[in-house]
Amino acid sequence: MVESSEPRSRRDRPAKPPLSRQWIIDVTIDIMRREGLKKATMRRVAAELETGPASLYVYIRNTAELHAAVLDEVLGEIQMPHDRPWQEEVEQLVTAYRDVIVRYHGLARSALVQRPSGPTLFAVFDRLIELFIDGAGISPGQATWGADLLLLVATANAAEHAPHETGDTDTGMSADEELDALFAAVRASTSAKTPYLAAHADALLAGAPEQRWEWTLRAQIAGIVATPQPVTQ
Amino acid sequence: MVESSEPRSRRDRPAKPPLSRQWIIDVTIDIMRREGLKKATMRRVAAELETGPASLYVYIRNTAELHAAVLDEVLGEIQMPHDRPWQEEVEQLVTAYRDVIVRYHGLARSALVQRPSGPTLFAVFDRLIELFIDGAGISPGQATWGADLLLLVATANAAEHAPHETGDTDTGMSADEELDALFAAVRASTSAKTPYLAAHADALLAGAPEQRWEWTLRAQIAGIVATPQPVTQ
DNA sequence: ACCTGAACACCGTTCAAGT
DNA sequence: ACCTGAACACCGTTCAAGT
Repeated sequence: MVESSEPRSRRDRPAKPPLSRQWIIDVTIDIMRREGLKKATMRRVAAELETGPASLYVYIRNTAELHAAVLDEVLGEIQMPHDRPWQEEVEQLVTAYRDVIVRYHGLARSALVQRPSGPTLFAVFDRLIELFIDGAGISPGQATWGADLLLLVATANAAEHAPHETGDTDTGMSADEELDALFAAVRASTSAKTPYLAAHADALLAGAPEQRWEWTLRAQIAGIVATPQPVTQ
Repeated sequence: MVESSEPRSRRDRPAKPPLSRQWIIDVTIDIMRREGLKKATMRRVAAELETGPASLYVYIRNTAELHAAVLDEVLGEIQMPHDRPWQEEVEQLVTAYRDVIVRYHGLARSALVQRPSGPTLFAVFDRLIELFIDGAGISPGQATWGADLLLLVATANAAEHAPHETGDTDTGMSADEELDALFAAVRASTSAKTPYLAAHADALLAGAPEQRWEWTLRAQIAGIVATPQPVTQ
């Protein structure tokens, strides 16, 4: 653990920074937190470190690797739950995972493309498998595939809910406005061509986001526990 | 002077192309098919249309909208299954959806960020709701949320399986090589810190991709059917 | 009214050259 | 040996100006 002497104004550092892998990651997270993933570019990070972009390539292979490193670092914020019934622990752990990714807008995109594989992710993964095997009493096959599926769903959900930064700030369309747009599109869809969608648009758009996430999690767990793996030949 | 017969491949169009929204979309799909989503940029599309990039903005608001339009266009390839038991139809439809997105590498990323909402997607959505309500006999709430969840999982799965084009061609790391890397990472993870993962690495990595997808689909359907919605207050 | 050349403000990555 | 200035090859988007 590093003794965190917070640089409170970030300008009170006259000497040039160490320029290590960790320092690069920290600066990247800082930019992301303040201005979004979109601004956390190689060039921007290099500028913040008062050097040229080429220097970063001594420590980081490319942008994808930088984002992956940032993701695992940030996953460290997850609080592991304890002493709860196994279902509750699974739900809390996966929700915590999702929330971290949502918090760092846009990181979800990286997570879906370049699978996170750092130590923190592995710890969460391990705990989920444990809960499934010892708590739910399902087979290692179901438990491991289930844990994987749960993290995939959490990441995808986070990607949907993250504000999409297209321009300097928003798309000019907030997540809420976009929901309204979807609402309108669903309603406008000709009843003749999509009768079920038209008839049940209310049902589709009902419920608070938390209720919906709760249901999603429960459906995942129920499905994972109830579905045996195909027989391998 | 010899009358130079133009190379017939795509140069046999002496008049300038119409330059409509549809034409832009078609050219974009063509580039994507040949060189990947990464190459299907505004500038590149404009160049292919022998005009400046500014001209595209008369018909398309921005890059995100272009990709969304392309996605819905491409979704037209989906074959709707018929006259099968409802579970089978759900599985085939969702698999077809996923396969289309996988086929256009990288499109999955757009799909997760900017929710596809074209007529084709709505048609698939409608059919899924129908199958759930009339086939499975579940509530409209479960049916609509379930259909939404299924498409989310399919999109996320496609995003994972799509080759990530980081450079001109590959990342220098194919999907297979990456799986090997993950395998190695899982194995290398200290048994002391992640004992369950270490003990069940084989189970995690077992099974052919199709078997795994099959299991994922069945787990989704089982969970959706078995999980009632929370009571709305 | 419709279209677009040219400019603005950026990117990632490489490599020859410096210390 | 380690680092980086400068270059290469691109981006998305805007807007004043042309037809």
